[in-house]
Amino acid sequence: MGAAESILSDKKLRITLSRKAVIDYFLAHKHALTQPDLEKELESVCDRVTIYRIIDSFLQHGILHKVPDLDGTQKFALCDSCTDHHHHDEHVHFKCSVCGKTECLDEIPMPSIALPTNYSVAEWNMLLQGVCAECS
Amino acid sequence: MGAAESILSDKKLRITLSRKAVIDYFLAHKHALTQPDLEKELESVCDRVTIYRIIDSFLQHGILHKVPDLDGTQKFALCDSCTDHHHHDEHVHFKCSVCGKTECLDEIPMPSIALPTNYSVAEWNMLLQGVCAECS
DNA sequence: GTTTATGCAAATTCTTTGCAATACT
DNA sequence: AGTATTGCAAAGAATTTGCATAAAC
Repeated sequence: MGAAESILSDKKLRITLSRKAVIDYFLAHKHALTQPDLEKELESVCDRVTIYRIIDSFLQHGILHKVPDLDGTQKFALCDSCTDHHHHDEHVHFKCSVCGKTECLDEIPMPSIALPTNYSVAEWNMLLQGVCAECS
Repeated sequence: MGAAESILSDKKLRITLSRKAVIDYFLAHKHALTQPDLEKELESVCDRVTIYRIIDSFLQHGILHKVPDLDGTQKFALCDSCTDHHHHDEHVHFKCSVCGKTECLDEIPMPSIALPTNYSVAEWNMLLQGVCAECS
C-alpha cells in the first residue's frame, strides 16, 4: 500500500484515483500549493471541480492545512508533521520572494505570545517572507 | 483638513472623493477589509475598478498594508502605527472565528525567530485565530 | 446494492486591462 | 493647461452549485 493509500485509509476515506493523485502531487512538492497549481498538473486525471471537493474533504479530515498568504491566493500544504495522526498547524511558514514558493518550517517552534485579556487563541500561524536558501 | 486629507497630502497624492471615502471607511472600521467589503459600501461613491486602483496606490505609498488570511481573500488594513511616517508591518494580526473580523494588535511585539541558515527575512507576519474580547 | 465521488454545465464572484471622459492642482 | 484619476466595457480567473453518471465498498 502506497503512502497516499495509507493516508486515505487512516482517515476512512474512499481510495480513488483522483485523491491519490492529489496526495501524490503534494508528496512530490514540499511547498504549499493552490487549487490552480493542482488543476494545471492534474487536468488529465480529474476535473477542476473534483479538486475543489477533494481539497475541502482533506481540510476537514486534517490531511491538508491552509497556509497563510499575503497575495490573496489560498494555499494548502501537507506537512511532515501532519502526515501522522496528530494534526498541528502551529508552525512557521516561509515564502520566498524570488521563487514564490511557500514552505513549512516544521522544525522551528512557534514563539509564545502574550495576548490582550479576553482573547482566546485556537490557531497560530506565522508567515515570514524573504529569500530562501536555494535562491540566495 | 480632515484625517483623510492629511494622509493623502502627506503622501503627495491627489485628494479625490473616492480616496477620501476609502480612507474614511478604513478609519471607521478598525478591522481589516477586503476589496468586496469596500465595493459593497462605496458602490454609490465610486466604481469597483477605482477601488482596486486606490488599494494598489495605497499599498505602494504605505497607507495600507496587506493582512494575511487563511480563507483566500486578500485583506487590507490601515493601522494606527501606519498612519504616521514610519510604516511597519511587523505586528500580530488576530482573526476572530466568531465575528470573522481581523484586527491588528499593534501593541504586541513580534517575537524573534531563529531561522535556518541561508534564509533572509524581509517581512514578518503573524496570524492568530480564536475568539476576540467582544465575542467571548 | 448502496453509498459516495466524479464529471459536466452553468452561474457567480473576484480581478485586470484599455481607452475615453473627467476631476484635480 | 497639463496631468493624474476615474468610469465603463469587456475579458479573464477563481470558485460554487445542481444533477446525472460512474466508481468504491
